[in-house]
Amino acid sequence: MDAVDQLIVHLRESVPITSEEAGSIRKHCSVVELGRRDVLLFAGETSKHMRFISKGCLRAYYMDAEAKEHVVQFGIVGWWINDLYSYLTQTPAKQFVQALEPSVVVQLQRDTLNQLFHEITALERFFRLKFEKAYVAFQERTMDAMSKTAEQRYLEFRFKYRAIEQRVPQYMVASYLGITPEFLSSLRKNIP
Amino acid sequence: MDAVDQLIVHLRESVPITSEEAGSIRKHCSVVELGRRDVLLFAGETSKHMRFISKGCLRAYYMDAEAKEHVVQFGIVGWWINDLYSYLTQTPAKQFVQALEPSVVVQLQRDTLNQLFHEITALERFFRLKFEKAYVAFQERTMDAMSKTAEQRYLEFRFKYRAIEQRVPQYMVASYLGITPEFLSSLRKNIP
DNA sequence: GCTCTTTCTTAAGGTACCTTAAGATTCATC
DNA sequence: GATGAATCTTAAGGTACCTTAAGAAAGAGC
Repeated sequence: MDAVDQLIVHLRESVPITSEEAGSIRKHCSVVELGRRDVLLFAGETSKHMRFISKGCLRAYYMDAEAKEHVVQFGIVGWWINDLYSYLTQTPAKQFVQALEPSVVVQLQRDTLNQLFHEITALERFFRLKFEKAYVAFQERTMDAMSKTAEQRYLEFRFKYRAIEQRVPQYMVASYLGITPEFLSSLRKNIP
Repeated sequence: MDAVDQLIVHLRESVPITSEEAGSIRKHCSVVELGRRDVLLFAGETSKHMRFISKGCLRAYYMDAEAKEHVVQFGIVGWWINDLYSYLTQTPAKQFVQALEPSVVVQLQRDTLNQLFHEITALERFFRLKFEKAYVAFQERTMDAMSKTAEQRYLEFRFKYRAIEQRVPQYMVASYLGITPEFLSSLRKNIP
């Protein structure tokens, strides 16, 4: 099964797609292979694609005014990754999208995707559902960041994203959680 | 212009709606009037409606394990307000939705809305776009909560939501920003 | 398997923000 | 316009998390 097949299977987990429609989608996909630490989207560029991960592991991160990196999102096979703000508003990205290991990404160009929404209603439904879930997940994360301690957030991260915790450096996990690597290290010492 | 007309106008700002479609939407709307401090959705209930504010001011908030309130969202005329997690997953709400002043809300029932999506493609598009924007706004808020100081966040809140800051109690603004009212008070002292 | 780089840990001193508690002010309702 | 309730301020002491710096461990590339 190639990368695009994986995407079609992924879509079909949420919405029905006929094989004709699948063919039409397939035509508009491009596949990108990335090496460890390769950057797929640079801050300053405008994001022109939706990006589906078919192999590997990537992160989206931004640099703040003091040149510190903040991880916004990790992604592994079956996830989407992007600077959505840039993609949706067509303004320069604030985030970088970078492969953390050799990876394969399927890209759907924005204009063609918006056209496909008119042809394939199910596809538009897929993205509505996707954004609903993404919104809800982010809301939970924001609330957690405000009302829970770093230790609680770390434990929940470990529970929820065990697969990810095991393949990315700890200082990136710390960054995702909004704490320093030193503090994460000291938290870990006090946890079974 | 009545409350439902306002909703139709609001939809038409993003997507085209024929007058037939408008009639069909109108049929499925219900209008709720609320007094100051009335609660529209209680934590524990399952949210069955999308809710559009046509007058007044509301907030969504939850109570954490220590019975502290955390404001998730404010809303004024032209905004939507809900516990979206509950609405989307049909599980008991963690949030309360409460009027902060006498308010009018238009409600669209979930099942009928999902049926309308099949009849009126533009309506589904409207909600895809809405969730995209909501997602992006929440992402920004999460990032801000992690990389900015309370003072920066307060200044940005004041700039972005001046209309809201002026009509809700300061302790709710503090809660929204993730700080105590006492600390907000001391921040304000040091700001022009 | 060696070497250089990346990542992780430890520890001491510092700061942003919290907690508690009391008094001052504004607001809703009669 | 009086009165009680809601909201805001002030201040002192406390804590979660940060900064800096250095050494230890693990990993990548040859």
